Amino acid sequence: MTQAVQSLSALAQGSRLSIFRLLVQAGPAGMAAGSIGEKLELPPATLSFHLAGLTRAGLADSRQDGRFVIYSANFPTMNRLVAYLTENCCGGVSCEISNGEKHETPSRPRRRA
Amino acid sequence: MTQAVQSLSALAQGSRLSIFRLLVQAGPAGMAAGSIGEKLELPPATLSFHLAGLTRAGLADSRQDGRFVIYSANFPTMNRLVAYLTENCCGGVSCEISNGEKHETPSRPRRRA
DNA sequence: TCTATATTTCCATTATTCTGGAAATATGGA
DNA sequence: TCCATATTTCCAGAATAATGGAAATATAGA
Repeated sequence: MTQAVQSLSALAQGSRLSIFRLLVQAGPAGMAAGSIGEKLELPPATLSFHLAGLTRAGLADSRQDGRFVIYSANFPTMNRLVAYLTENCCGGVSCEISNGEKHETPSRPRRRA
Repeated sequence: MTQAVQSLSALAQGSRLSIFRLLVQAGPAGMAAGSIGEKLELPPATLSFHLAGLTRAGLADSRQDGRFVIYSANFPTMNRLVAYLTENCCGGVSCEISNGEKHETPSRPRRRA
């Protein structure tokens, strides 16, 4: 659950969610920090702060490429987050239980057809 | 995206995530505030604060039942969150991207195309 | 009515996060 | 070497969030 909270915290902020979406679009090839800052119009220090947050949470990876630092989305971590939410916060069935219906025990046999 | 950030923020905290998981387990029948506080050992004021947060984010609903206030998980909101994450943060195919492409570098004036 | 229980609101304190300018660090090329 | 570009770190102020005791509010039952 600690990992889930860390991932959720990392994504629970406008700039970071935007950054992460951009990294997802970029795929494994990733994106240089400068490109991200340019696209989202974030000042360098602010950008660096948020990139560090995503990295700390394990949602982004970085590698140096010459003068650039290339960031990329960590898909396994994101996958784990979605899996956790689906399993623990959706009743394991993609939240398909409607809010209004009375649904006590899913395994209870219903009236025969 | 604003809705996504609000949902993520609401779940990005240990106590609130625990509360929400409990509500998911409880299903549409929900759970009295006191039961939640008892199970998670949260002081009344703290519990109320976090329940208000979940409610504000649209992740929990409440109804009065005698002296009790019954809280329940709002599955449609959770469903929307998971759908948003899957679509925008996983490449739409459950985080399984593996094609290598050239990374982007910052755009700057080029002498030639 | 009074009393017990359930929950929220009020409030102050503490803790954390966000922001971005300025300086520092890193790298590549001339 | 020096210079330009890329990114991070340092720093401090501002904003937001978390905590929980105490008081207030709400409801039920005697």
